[in-house]
Amino acid sequence: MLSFVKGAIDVTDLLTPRRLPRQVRGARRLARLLDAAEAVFAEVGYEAATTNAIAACAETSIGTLYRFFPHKDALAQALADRFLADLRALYDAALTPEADVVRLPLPALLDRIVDPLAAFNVAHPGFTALFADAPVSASHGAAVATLNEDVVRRLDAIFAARAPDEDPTARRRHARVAVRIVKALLPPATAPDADAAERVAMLDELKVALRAYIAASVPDADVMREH
Amino acid sequence: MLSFVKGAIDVTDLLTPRRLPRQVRGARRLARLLDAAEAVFAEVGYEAATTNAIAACAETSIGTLYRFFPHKDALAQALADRFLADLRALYDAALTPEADVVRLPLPALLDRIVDPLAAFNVAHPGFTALFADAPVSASHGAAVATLNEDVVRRLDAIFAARAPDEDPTARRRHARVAVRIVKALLPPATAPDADAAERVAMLDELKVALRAYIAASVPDADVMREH
Amino acid sequence: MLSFVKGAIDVTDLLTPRRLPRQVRGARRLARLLDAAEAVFAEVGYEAATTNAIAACAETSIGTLYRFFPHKDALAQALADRFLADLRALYDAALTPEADVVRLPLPALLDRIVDPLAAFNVAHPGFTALFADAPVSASHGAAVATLNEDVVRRLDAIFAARAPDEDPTARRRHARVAVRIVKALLPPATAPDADAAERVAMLDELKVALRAYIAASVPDADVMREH
Amino acid sequence: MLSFVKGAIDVTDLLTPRRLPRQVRGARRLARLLDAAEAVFAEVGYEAATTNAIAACAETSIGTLYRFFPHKDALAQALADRFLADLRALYDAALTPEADVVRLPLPALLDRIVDPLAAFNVAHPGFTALFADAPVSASHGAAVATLNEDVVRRLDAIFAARAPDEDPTARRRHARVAVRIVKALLPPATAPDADAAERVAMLDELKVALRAYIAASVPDADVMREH
DNA sequence: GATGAATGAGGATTCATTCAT
DNA sequence: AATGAATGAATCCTCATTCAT
Repeated sequence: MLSFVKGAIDVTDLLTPRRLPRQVRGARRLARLLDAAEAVFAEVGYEAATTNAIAACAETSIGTLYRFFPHKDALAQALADRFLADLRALYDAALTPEADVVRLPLPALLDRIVDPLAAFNVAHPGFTALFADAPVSASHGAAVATLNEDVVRRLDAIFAARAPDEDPTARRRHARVAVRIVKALLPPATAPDADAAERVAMLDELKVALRAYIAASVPDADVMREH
Repeated sequence: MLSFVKGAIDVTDLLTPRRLPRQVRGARRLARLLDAAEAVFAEVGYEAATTNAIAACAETSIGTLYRFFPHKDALAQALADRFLADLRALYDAALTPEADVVRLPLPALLDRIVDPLAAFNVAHPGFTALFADAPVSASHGAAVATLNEDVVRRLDAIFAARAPDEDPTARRRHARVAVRIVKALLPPATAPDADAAERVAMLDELKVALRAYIAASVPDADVMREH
Repeated sequence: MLSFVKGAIDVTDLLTPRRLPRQVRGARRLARLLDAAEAVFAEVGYEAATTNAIAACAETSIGTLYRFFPHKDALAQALADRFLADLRALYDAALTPEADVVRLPLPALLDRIVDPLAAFNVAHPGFTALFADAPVSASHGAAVATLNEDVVRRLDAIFAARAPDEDPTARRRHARVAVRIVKALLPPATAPDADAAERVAMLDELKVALRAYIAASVPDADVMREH
Repeated sequence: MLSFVKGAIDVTDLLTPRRLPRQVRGARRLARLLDAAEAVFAEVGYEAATTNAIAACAETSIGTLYRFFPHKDALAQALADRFLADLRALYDAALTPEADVVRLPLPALLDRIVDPLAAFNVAHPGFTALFADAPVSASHGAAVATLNEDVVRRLDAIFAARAPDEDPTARRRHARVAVRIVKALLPPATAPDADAAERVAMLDELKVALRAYIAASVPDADVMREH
């Protein structure tokens, strides 16, 4: 990027060749395909999305799509995996040890959980198709199930930290229910076609509902306390 | 079926005339088709259900199916309408004036709302496909939307009766959120393949979540009071 | 069906309705599809034959093809079955009890076996694709294997009748080898694009080879005798 | 491979220079590709073999494959040519002038013809795909035809030597028929998945059939005599 | 020369819908 | 009015072949 000598050969020319190295190009294509899948899933949902449409959206050929993914489900799976990784990174940043998930007042905790998720969903409208709208018994269920399970597990872990005496079965159920509530209320709180005010209001409702449910279902009021 | 006297008139002939009047026969067929659609939707979901499968399940021809419904979506619509009517009847019985929806303690009110719905869903597993699992942006969205809107409207009316001073917009939103929570938690509370204990537990969670949300979101604590 | 009064409706109108009854029409279509498959297989072989080409050749839609056959292999299977049935009928006529398969001189017996087969293959050029040219390990192997096995079984039975003392394993092998020889030499003896003289000559060679092999391999010269 | 003295020049470096001369490397690649084609054809047959699979099996790129062969058929052609050359060498060894093809008793002659072929086929399972199993009307027919024709020509020459008075047309036909018989019976006599005893038995049947046919078809009993 | 990513025509199969009977 | 055979557009996916690097 820098050339110290006037008239010298541009170093960047050497460092970033005209054509990106293969691996990079491959990764780009893969990313473009996933982006395209995201976009098409967001627009028409998983079932109605066609591999040809996704390839076209990625400005590639179906042949290329099928070099990266053996079939449509694998594409959903890969996308779900990417979502998962992105979310993980997001939460690793939001729920740092310093944030002290255990002692954080519940509203603050929920802000830290819900806000990144909502922001993510706004940035990735296709997330809804694989997370919130996904029929449980779909053919691409595996991809979806994994995504769902991971989110449940995370929440379960937080619950466990805050209310260590709760029965694990019940706690797991509470986590599942909480995630279902999130899944149910996230779409209207992030819908690309809704107006901003409504989205904000719905996000608030989501938090209210979540907080109310958690406060009501987890008996250990002290640990799950408001503050 | 039996005739004791030679040459006697077949009694069944009188009871079940060979040819039902047209309208009745038509209604029967229609009901059978809707039943079939229900069964098939329950088994594989709306998208994967084929009109041929539905016709076969109804022991009719696709031709007949298409005489009653111009296309698949119309079938979903009609089924949704039937669900709606059935639910209306159910709630007309559960929420009688005597029951006094306005003054009933919230938990009792929710029992009266949720229990019939859960029972209905257990009796009609296909209900889930059109109510809870229905992707918003599906091609049959109209059918689903209507069903959804009606349920929201009903709940909104109840809210209005109990908290007449609330802002209508907010109230409407609360109703929508409440319905979303129900949709999210009804499937696990009524899943045909889950064991009974889990279903009971989930139904309880549904009520807890709903009660908690309503209590938290509707400010007028006196009207939305517990008892 | 009959009208006893002059000037009555044309009887043939009643007997051969403008539109054939459904079953007949269905059978026709099926036959047309099989004919088409035969023609296309004859032209390009099983692998290269496309279901669309077959449907087009049958002057139907692929949809119709797939109503009759769940997949391409099933089409081959059905065609093989038809070949088998036709051959059976042919041989039931050629190898009557009066013909006395057991005591017939070998050349005469082979005439009775080979000639109908050759005539059949000339009439059905597609037969070659499923019988003689069929790779053993093909996906449609089942269809082919059945056809092949049946022919082997038949020949084995004849051998058994003529040489009852021969070791069954060896006899079976002889039958298999004989069938392989037939399969190898039938195509040039029936090739639609060869001239008649050459075909006659090849048919003769087929018989010579077959007779020579049988005479040489089956030890019981008296039973497998020339005359 | 071994260097006895520390710091000594690696001898292998001298024997197998880092970079083989171009031609040699090219020949290696070509041979590897043909080997791969052989292996893949043997496993799945010509039609089902994919060029990518062959390239992968050869541990090269398809690009390289297509540098050597303009299309799949050319690969088959080249492989057939190599088979031909190998067979030629084999027969040049088996049918030396000293062996006196003309005066050799027929059984011995056939041993000299069939045994090398069978051994070759055992060593090269892919040979079957291009020789015996090859449908006549395949797209790669040219390759196959050549291979076939050459074998016929050879046999024809032997026949000509032994029965010089026979009509050339008839003789040629006899050679063709004999080759067809071999093609028909070679696979079961060399099948990699059959047990050894059965293979031996089938090889014997092949010889029996061949001897019987030749003895029966060639009139000049004296020259085509058994011994 | 070698590589392998990219291409896209083409093939098997499904299913909503029509329409002759 | 009922039937169900027929239709064919649309879908997923494969694989021979090309070409930029």
